[in-house]
Amino acid sequence: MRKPIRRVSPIGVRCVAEDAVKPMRADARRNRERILTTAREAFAEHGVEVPLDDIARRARVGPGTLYRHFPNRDALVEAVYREEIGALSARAYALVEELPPEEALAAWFREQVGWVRDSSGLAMTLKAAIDRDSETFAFCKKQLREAVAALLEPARAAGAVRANLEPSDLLRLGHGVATACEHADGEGIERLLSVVLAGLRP
Amino acid sequence: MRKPIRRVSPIGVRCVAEDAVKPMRADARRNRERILTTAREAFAEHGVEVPLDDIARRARVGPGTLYRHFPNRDALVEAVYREEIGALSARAYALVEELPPEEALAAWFREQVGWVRDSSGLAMTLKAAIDRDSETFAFCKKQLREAVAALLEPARAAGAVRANLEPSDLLRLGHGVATACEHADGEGIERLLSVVLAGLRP
DNA sequence: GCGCATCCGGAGACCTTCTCCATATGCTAG
DNA sequence: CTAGCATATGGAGAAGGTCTCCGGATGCGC
Repeated sequence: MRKPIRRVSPIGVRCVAEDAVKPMRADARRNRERILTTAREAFAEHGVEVPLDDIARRARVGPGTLYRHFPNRDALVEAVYREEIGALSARAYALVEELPPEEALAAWFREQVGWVRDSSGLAMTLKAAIDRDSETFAFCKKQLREAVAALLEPARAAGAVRANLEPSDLLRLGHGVATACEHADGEGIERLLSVVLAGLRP
Repeated sequence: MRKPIRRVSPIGVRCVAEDAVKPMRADARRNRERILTTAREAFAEHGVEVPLDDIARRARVGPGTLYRHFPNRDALVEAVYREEIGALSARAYALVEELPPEEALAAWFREQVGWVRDSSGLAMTLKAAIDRDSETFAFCKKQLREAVAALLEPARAAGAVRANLEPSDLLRLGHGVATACEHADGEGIERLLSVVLAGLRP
C-alpha cells in the first residue's frame, strides 16, 4: 500500500525571489507564467482537483513541461496561492505610498474583502487545499501579517485607529466580512465595510 | 474539463441511528463494519488518500462491496469521522453516569487530548479532509458540543468550574493541549493537563 | 551563424476509480 | 427444514488521471 504524497512544499517550488538568483530562459519563464495563470483560472472554475493534463492543454504546454515546473498538484496549488498572497501584500505597500494612512488602510481592507470573494472563493479553496504545516502556509501568513503591519503602524501613529489592533485582527475581520457577505449585494457589502471601518477608529 | 466531486455528504452516508430504521442483513452489516475499521487503520497509517481498492482488499471485500456501502472516498472519510466523534461523545455521557461531575469532566478532557493524539493525529487528518460546509461537519460539531455541555452543566452546578466556560472553550483547549504536546512525553503531557484542569476551577 | 546546454512535449506505462452483471447468500414463509 | 426470492457480493475490465522518458526543438552566448 503506497503512502500518499506528504503535503509539504517540495524544494523545487520556486519563490519569486529565486528568479533573481538564476535567470530563466525566456521561453521557460513564459511557459511557467502561462501555467500559473491557467491553473489559477482552472482552480477558480473547477476546484483544485481539476486534471493537471487539462491545465497543461489549456496552457498550451505538454504535460512534461508542466511537471518540469511543478512536480505535483500540491506544488502548483502552493505556487498559485503564493502569487495571490504576494499580489495582495504588494497592494498594501503600494497603498502606503499613495494615500494617507487611514485611507490606505481602508482601501486595502476593501481589497482584501474583494479578494476573498473573488473568483468564487478561490482564495479559500486554495487555502483549504494547502497543508497547514507547510513552508508555503507559514511564509504566506508571515507575508500578509507584515504587509498589514506596514499599513497599521502609520495609521496608529496618526491616531487614526485604536491602539490595540494587531495585523491578525484585520485579517480575521476581512475574512469574516467576506464570509458574512457571501450572498450580499454591493450595497450590503458597503454597509458592512463602513461599519467595520468605523469600528477601527479610536 | 470535468468538475471534481463536490465535498458534500451524499445522501447514502448512513448514520448509526439509521440502523434502527431498516435492519441490515448480517453479512452486509459485518462487511460495512469491517470496511470502517480497516479504513480507520489505513487512514491512520497512510493518510486519507490511500487507494480505496487497497482498503477493500485489506477488509477482504470486493471493490463493488466497498462502493455499495460508500459511494466515494469522501463518504468513507465522513463515516469514519462520525464514528470517531460518536465514540468520543458517548464517553462523555458514560462518564457523567459513573463519576462525580468534576472528575467526569477531568476524565473526559484527558480522553479528548488522548483522542486527538491517537493514531498519529488521525482525528485532525480526517477533520482536515472534510468539507466545512458538509452535513457531517455540522452534525459532529453539534454532537460534541452537546456531549461537553452534558459534562459542563453538572460541574458548573456543583461549583467545580468557573461559570463562564462554554463547551467550545473546552474543545479548543483540548485541541491546543494536544497540539502543544505533540512531541511531549507522558510526564510533560500530565503537567500540562493538570495546569489546564486547575485553571478550570472557579 | 554555430554549437551546446536547456527546454519542450507527447506517447505510453502505470495506477486508481468505479461499474456491471453473473453468482452467492441471508432470511422468511410454508 | 427446505425452497425461493430479494439482496449482497466481487472482480474483470473500462475509463480517466498521473507522471516519466528521451528524441527533437530552441534560446542564447561566443
